[in-house]
Amino acid sequence: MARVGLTADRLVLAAADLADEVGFENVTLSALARRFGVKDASLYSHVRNLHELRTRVALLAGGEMIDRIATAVAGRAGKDALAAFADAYREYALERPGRYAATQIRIDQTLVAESPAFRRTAEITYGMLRAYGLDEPDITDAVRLLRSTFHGYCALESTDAFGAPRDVHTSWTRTIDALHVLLEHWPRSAP
Amino acid sequence: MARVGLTADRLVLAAADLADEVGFENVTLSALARRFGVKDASLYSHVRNLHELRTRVALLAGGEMIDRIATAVAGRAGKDALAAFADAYREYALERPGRYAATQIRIDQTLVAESPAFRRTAEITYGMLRAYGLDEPDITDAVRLLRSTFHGYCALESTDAFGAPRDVHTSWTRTIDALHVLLEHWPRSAP
DNA sequence: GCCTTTGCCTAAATATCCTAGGCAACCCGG
DNA sequence: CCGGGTTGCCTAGGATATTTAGGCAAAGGC
Repeated sequence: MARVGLTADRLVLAAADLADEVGFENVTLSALARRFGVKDASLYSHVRNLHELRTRVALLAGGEMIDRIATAVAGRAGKDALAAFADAYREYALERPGRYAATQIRIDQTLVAESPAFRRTAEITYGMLRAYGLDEPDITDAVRLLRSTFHGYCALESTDAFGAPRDVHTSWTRTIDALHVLLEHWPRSAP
Repeated sequence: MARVGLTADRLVLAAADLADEVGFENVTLSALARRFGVKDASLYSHVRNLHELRTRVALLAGGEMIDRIATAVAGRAGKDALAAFADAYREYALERPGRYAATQIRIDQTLVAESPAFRRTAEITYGMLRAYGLDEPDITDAVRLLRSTFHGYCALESTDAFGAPRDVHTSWTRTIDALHVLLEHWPRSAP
């Protein structure tokens, strides 16, 4: 019985690739085992269950995504930074649909808090908005708006939810322009 | 063998209720059959398969949602209309999480195009933005931004993705304020 | 009251998740 | 180099879910 050399990390990576190919919700332990040429049960030595596998894919994707975003934003500020952030975000979502879908699942908040990727995301986003002159609590509200818009746009675009003939990339560029204007005119909360 | 009186519509309604209780992804034909006290196979006379059931739940939810929004927006304009739209949207999403999750699945575009609910949604949204003085192609871009933000916010909120201690409802109100400002300062595309 | 329709059934094939227990390949100390 | 522990992958098997095929009986129209 030759050993294939499974490890948890290889499984998670393969699961992420599989997700990009067939959709995150179609990632099954059976399909993953098939891909490695082993039996389903063999995977349970490396991963507790399907839920843990999905969670780990989500954390992997979150890390990859913030790496790309950090690289894109590095050395920029203002609208440049905003556009770089947004484009890196959207490109990852469109390029790796299965991984991106993974980032949308509900994850145990303690796991999220422990994840360096999520802390880094927060730092980068807050830093970007501080450059727009925002402070608490406005900054948190603005972060939530940006996240919502980016996430919503990519989720809708990747499920073909935009019906109108207008080019989707153009709308995205205009959306970033609009968000930039918005951040400059942000209505401050009453002191 | 007493008949329970199943129909496709009753199944879809029950599936939607089930989704709100246990989550959309946990809606199974078995669970639905159990709820009616019949065997799984009996459902196949009314619904082709699980996929069709899910699609019909999505269309049901889309219709219910736009009804609420239409009622809320009726007779309002400007920021009033925007806030009414947004609040109706979010309240539906939070009140009926399973149904709302259903609206996020990928649906055959021909089905969507045929659905009166989606046409009505488009009419209401475009009407609301025309009141802000927007025209094509800006209006389509703005519609996409609004949809994205509403959808993204509710999707993130309903999966507990907002970690910061800041109150989620307050952020929502501020987000609407910000979007109102944005629509008033919308950067027109070059003619 | 018959007869068509159809609602719900049983039976069975396939797929997935997961547990329990076993053997053999690997890795290391002697 | 070899004996022993670790562990990678196995078989076997239970539980649940999707789906098809074919059958009986209840409802409803004539």
